[in-house]
Amino acid sequence: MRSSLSEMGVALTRKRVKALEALASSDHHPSARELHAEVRRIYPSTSLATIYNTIELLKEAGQIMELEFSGSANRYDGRRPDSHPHLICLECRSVEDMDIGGWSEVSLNHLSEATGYKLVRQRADYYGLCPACQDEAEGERSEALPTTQRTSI
Amino acid sequence: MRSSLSEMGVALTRKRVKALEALASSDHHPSARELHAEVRRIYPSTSLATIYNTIELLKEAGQIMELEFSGSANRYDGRRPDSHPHLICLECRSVEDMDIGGWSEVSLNHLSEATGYKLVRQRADYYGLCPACQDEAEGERSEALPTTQRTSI
DNA sequence: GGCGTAATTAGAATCATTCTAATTTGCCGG
DNA sequence: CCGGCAAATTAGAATGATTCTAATTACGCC
Repeated sequence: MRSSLSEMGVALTRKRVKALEALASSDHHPSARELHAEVRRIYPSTSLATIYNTIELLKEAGQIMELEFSGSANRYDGRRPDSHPHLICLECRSVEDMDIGGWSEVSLNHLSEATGYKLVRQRADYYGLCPACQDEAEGERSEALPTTQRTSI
Repeated sequence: MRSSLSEMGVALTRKRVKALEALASSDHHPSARELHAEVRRIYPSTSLATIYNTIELLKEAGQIMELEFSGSANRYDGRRPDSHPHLICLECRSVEDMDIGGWSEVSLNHLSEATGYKLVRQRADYYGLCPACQDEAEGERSEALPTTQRTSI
């Protein structure tokens, strides 16, 4: 990440470096707000705008993958910037990498030919309940039968 | 769509019906704002809240697919509520269905087993330039060599 | 024809993200 | 060291989609 930012001619300031570290060290797919909180622990004067600015630079450099959500904050994957599928829990909003073969660039090239689009990125997400939230739902059900459906997001 | 809303016990008011028609008749994956404009052509007093309300009901009924975007409005597919991949142009924001085999429920079930999640929905999107926007880029390039990169969204 | 519930409305509230204009920082040549 | 310049950063305002709220309206049923 650092080298690609350097190559773009942007300065590697302390706050930016800290943001990169936060991105690279989390397997949790943090949001901008979470990154902000993390950087603030060391540099309390950091503004959210700096976080978004850094994210923007990293996106341009192709160093992070942005997972867009309309109802909640976007999440960022700084460990594997390539297109790969994610598991998203509808209950607790956790985001996990899904490791599975065959998600290669081959299909992008193949599909570009087949569709006439010049494809550059793909997104594949699977939505459901993570194991922990399934357990919780189980527990609740035996405690007291709920009469209303839980709203899904 | 109508029958599933009826079965939910909600009234099929004229405005709702018009919204359903707009959804079902467009292959363009309209946004809430576009649906609003469409319904307003017939019932000018319609409020945006009614559109969102109808969309919410249809989502609950599993009759439409919502395509979330964080930077711009969500788009809705009322013709094929099942999970299927889309082609999304980064330039003109067009959204097209991609018809390709093998996007069955089989993989959802299979992946549920493999991951421990209880998967209910999948999303697969391919981002790039649609043929029309490629042509435009081509034209611009020959008119005057651009020195700046086009910003991608 | 009147009642009660559901639908609708306009506008306010929310929240993530982007923009703006002003300030600060870091650096480089003198 | 010192100015000066460009880039980085800041706080807060602006934006825009979506959701909420409280009040009004319409509908179906007796």
